This record gives sequence, structure tokens and C-alpha cells, in this order.
Amino acid sequence: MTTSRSAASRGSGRGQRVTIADIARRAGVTSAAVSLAVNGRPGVSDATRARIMEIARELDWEPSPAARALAGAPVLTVGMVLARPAEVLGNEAFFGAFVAGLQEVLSAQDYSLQMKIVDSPEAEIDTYRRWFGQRRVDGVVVVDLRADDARIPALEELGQPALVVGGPGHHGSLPAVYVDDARATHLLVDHLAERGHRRIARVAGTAAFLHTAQRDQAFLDRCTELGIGGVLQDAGFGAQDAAVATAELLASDVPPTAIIFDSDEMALAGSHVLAESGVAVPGDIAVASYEDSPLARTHRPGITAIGRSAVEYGRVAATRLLEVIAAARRRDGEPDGMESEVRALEPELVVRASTDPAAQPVAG
Amino acid sequence: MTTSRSAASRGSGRGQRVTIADIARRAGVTSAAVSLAVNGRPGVSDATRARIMEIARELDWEPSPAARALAGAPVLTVGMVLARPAEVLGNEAFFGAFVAGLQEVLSAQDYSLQMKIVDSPEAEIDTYRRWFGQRRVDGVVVVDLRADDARIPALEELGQPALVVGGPGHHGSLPAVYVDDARATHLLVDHLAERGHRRIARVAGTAAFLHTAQRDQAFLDRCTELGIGGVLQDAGFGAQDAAVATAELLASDVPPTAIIFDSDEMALAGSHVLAESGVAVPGDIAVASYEDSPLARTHRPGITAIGRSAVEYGRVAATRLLEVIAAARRRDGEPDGMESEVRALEPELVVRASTDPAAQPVAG
DNA sequence: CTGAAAGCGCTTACAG
DNA sequence: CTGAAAGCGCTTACAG
Repeated sequence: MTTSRSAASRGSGRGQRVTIADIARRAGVTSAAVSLAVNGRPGVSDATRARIMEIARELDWEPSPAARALAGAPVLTVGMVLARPAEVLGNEAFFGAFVAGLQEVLSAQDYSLQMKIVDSPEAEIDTYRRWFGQRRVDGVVVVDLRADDARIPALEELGQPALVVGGPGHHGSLPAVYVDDARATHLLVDHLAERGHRRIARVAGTAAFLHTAQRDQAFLDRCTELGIGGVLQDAGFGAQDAAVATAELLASDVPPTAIIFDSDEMALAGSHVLAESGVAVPGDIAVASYEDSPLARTHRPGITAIGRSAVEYGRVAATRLLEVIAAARRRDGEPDGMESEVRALEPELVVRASTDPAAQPVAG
Repeated sequence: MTTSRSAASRGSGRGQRVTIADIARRAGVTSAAVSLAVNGRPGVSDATRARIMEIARELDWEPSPAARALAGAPVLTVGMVLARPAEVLGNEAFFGAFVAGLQEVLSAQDYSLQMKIVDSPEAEIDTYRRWFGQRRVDGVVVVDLRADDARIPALEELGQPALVVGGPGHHGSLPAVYVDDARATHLLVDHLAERGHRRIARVAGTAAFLHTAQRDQAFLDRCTELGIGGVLQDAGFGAQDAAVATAELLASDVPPTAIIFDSDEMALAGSHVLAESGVAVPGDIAVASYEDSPLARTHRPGITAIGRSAVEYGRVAATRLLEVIAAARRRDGEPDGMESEVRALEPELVVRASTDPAAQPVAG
């Protein structure tokens, strides 16, 4: 510590940082002019703007996000907090794919995703409060929506940009995007009914989540409408539970002739149980899934599934959240009405051999 | 816009933010004293420190990350950039699990993960440059290590905390954590050899990644040592390619009696092909995987795999990076020697019925 | 269209 | 152990 470098090592970094002051000096203008120029705001002539931009490029200037944030500009970060154990998330195909889709859109707009894992919904709400209090994020995306979710009123009260993934309903006045699960359920049940099934089971995921309840309801309703027997089998979480649920269905007095699973992971696990028990798919029992994946596709027989990818879901969510953030910034506190708009993703059915032997050419 | 709120709406936020100045006023000290107190630094008496902390809590004070960062404190964020398409990432079980593990450790230390998807290694390097230039991150984790990876020298030159996931070798002077792939390969090959296999195939993933090459080498070497026939079959990416590779192996003149796949996704896809072709597992051909997952476990027969979970890998990586960041901060520019230390995760073999019929009780 | 200034909320030497 | 001040790098009214 013999050399003096107090000025450099204090403050923000390595010392040789180039700032708008440097650019201003070179351009013979004030730093305010530089700020206006680089942010594309009116207030400088085209000529000086061009000169300033050129110098900024020459000097390899990078704006300081900290300084910008401190001065009140957006921090270009959106947050997502997950109240589930890491192990569980890691096993969910949905999670990685959804995040990847979010990232793709956010990165393209120079936005970052900030994630945090907590262990309770209370801790999740607390995190939102702190994040917005600290101005750490410009907005948040809320996943794993539940019925009467405590996070919704908390977020409404905070009055900050938030996008709910899930619904419809139970997202209060917040904007939301969701896959139309009722529609997806109809697609699945109708397809099976058309193929002659009269006794269909649904192996359902975690009951706490709203979409699970919605699928349950739609499933039962549709079965009633079509006059076919619908069986509901709860299966908690993941592959293990789905395997158990499938075994239970097999053991019942009158097993179903078709099973719809809540995810590809569950469908695969269930299929393994069927195969092990010598049950032919789809000959004895047909199999379908609410979620598609490469594994569902390469499985033999290929598994009929709802084809809305989680990646696409992530993209739509990110796009919508960015809109909400932009709107909030524009009105700066005044409500605006249209930002609570809800957007639904239309599900599509991908028919494969697990429900239709003709769907998959032998040389596939 | 009739009400005046210029002072409030300018600057950082909603106006009613509580700052260390507010605390200082209430406590009858300067804001400098507050700063020292809340950061646990010496310079204030225990009594005033306690009083300050109490007031901070009462006022519900939250430090401003922007202000801290601008004043030179760590930004409590680590970055990870991925040069792969979102779709590919989304399908990788490894990705989600690894991120979940990272998150778990980082969140506990109040650190955030910042991710970005780019479309080339050059863009990745550029992102590192900008992130550190902007002081957006305190460190980065580098994944998908390649042989002679251009990112390594770039990061070395930047001289900022970085942790390489992968190796050994090819990570230059940077600290690294890796799963010992040579060891994992021995575990797999030896296990198969012990069970009498004399012709083993390896279905390998993307050739560009270092660990693929290392597994190739270790595989060939070990086969030679044990005097058994080793077949290498390249399979590019994911389920589809693995299915094709497996079909090709089946079509060869003398098919192997065992196949080792690079990931659980590939092993599952390959198993589907085997099942479809009427090949008994493990009777005709045994199957093993370098990566475990719930699906590999519930598959029938359960798939023998290397049991080091990606979640755990993420945890170790985060822990190590945090150490490196702390060390860098302590020495403030002076090299320190021990932070380039490399840490290896010891792989474990989980034997299941895909290689050993006795391994899985029928009533599993 | 341009200049000069205040302010965002902290941290960190430097004097007392 | 405590006070007073400078500085981090921006943005945003406000005057000219």
C-alpha cells in the first residue's frame, strides 16, 4: 500500500472509467448535453448529437447503471421470485424452458432477469417489498398462481409493475398472461372422446396451484357434457407421485381407457409404469399430456400433448411485462386502464401415437 | 400535472424514501456514522451503533443498491451468459437444475443472478466486458467450456472475478469447479466390464464441449486398459440425435451389449428406440447415463447413472465464486495465488436395473 | 438549442 | 470515537 491511489480506488471502480464528463470535455459541451444526446432526447442539435455519439463510441463509453438508477432512470432489471425448493425447480422441465423464453426477450431489450429462491410465500412478498423499496427492479413476474393468492393484494398495494403468469381470475387488477387451460382440457378430452374413450382419468399435479383446479373443473364439466366417465387422481409433485397415481389407477376395479397427465414428466413416468405392467399404449390405455417436450416426442409411442411450449410462454410473459413497465413509466403514477389487460395463449393439440396409432409413421 | 412534486418525482423514486440522512437526524449523528454502523464497520461506539440500528429498523430503512454501487461497494450480483438458443437451454434438464442450485446459494447470501442469452461466443465476451465496465456484476460464472476457449484469455485480461465450470485444464489461470469426468467414465466402464460386457458403446453429446472430448478420451483409454471393445458414436444435441445414434448402433454388424449416454435426456431417448426395436434392457443391451434425473429413476428399468446432481453442481459453483469475489475484494487488485484453486466434484455411480436386474426390487 | 447547478443515497479518506 | 466534506456518474428542471 505504498503507492497512492486513493482517488482511483475509492468510488466506482478501476479509476480509468470514462464518463459523460470526459465526452463533454472532448465535445466542448456540458455533460447535460451528453446525457440528452446519448439518451435520444430532444435538446441538442443533430450535428452536436452526432458528434457526441461519435466521441462516445471512440472513447468506448459505457453508461453506469448505478448512476442512472440513482438519478431515477429505470434499472433495466425485472425480478422473479420462486417459493419452491431448488431441487424441485431443477426437475421441472417447465422452469428452465420458461426462464429461457423470458431471457430471450429481456436480453434483446437489454433487460436482465433477477431471480431469487425463498422458502415461503411470506418471504416472497417481503422480497417484492424490498426489491421495489430498493429500486432493484422495474417490475416482477409472478408465477405459481394460487386461488386467492396473498401475493396479489400485496402487489396491488405496492402499485409497482407486476405481471401474473396464470389465470384467468385470481390475479386481481394485475395484468396477466395465461394458457387457456379450459380450452386445453377440451382439446384433450374431445380428442379422446372422438377416439371412442368412455372412461378417462386425469392425473393431476399440485392441488395448490390455480391451473390445477381449473383443469380439474374443466375436465369434470366436459366429461359430464359428453356423457363420459371422468376420474380424478391427485398426484402431488413430479415423476414419483405420478408413477404411484398411475399404479393406483391400474389397480382400480374398472381402469380407465385413457389417462391425461398434467406434465410431460408425469406422463413419461406414468408410461413407464404402464409399460412395466404390460399395458399396451394406446391399445389398452391411451396417454396424453398437458405439456410437450422433446422427451415426450421421442418416447415410443410418441405422447399426444398440448403444444404450447414453455419457452413461448416465457417470451409472451416477458413481452407483456415490458409493456406494463413502459406504460407505468409513461403515466408516472396515474392509472392508465389498459395495462391490466389479460392475454391468453391459445393451446394446440399435437396428436401422436400414444392416442392414435396412425399418427406416427413406423419409420418416424 | 397541477400539483407540484418535482422534488419527489425527480431523483430516485417515490419521494418518501428513507435514507441514512433521516436515520442520522433521528440519532443525532452524521450520515457517515450511520454508514459505518449499518455496515458493521468500526468507528462508532457500541451504544450509538445499537441506537442507529434500532432507528433504522423502526424507519424500515432499505439501503439503496444504486447508491452503494456508485460509491464503490459490491453490487451483490453475479452474471452468467449463455451462448445457446433459448429452445435448446429449455430442453436441457441440466440447465434448470444448475441454475436452481446457483440461486439457492446466492439468494442465501443476498446475491442475485443476472443471466443473458446471446448468440455467439464473441457476443458473450463482449457482454463480460460491458458488465464489468459498467460494474453491473461482481463476478461471472462461465459454462459450456470448450477446448482452447477464447473466453478464458479475455476474462484473464479483464482481471475480474470469474469462475469456470468445467475442466480440468483449459481454464487458464482462472479458478474452476468441475465434475471429474475421467473418474465418472471409469466408474461407468468398470461397472459394465464387471458385469461381463466386452463391447461397449458411448453415445456422445456436442463435440465442441470440453467435457465431451474428455469423456471420449477417458472412455477409449479405459476400454483399451481393460481390453474391451469401445465404440464411439457422436450424437450432437439432445433427444432426437441420441435416438438416431442408437438406431445406428443397432444397425451395425456387431451391436454393443451396453451403451453409455451423455445425459439422461439422451439415455431416455435411446431407451425408447431400444424398446421400440424389441431389444431387452439390460438383457440384450445394458444402458447407463452420465446424468441422473427423476425421469431416469422412474423409467423402467431404472437407468444406472452418475449421481452428482446438477443442483449440487450449481451450489458448489456459487459457493466458490462467492469466495473468489470476497478474495478479490480483500486484496483489491493484488494477486493472491489461492483464488485460482480448482475444485473437483467426486462422481458417484447409482446402479439401477438398466445394467443390473437385481438392483431394482420388483415392488419398487 | 445550450449552460450551470442541484440532487439521487451512499462510502471513504481526512481532520479533529 | 465523531464530524464535515468530497466524490461516485448520471438525470432533470431551470435559466439563458
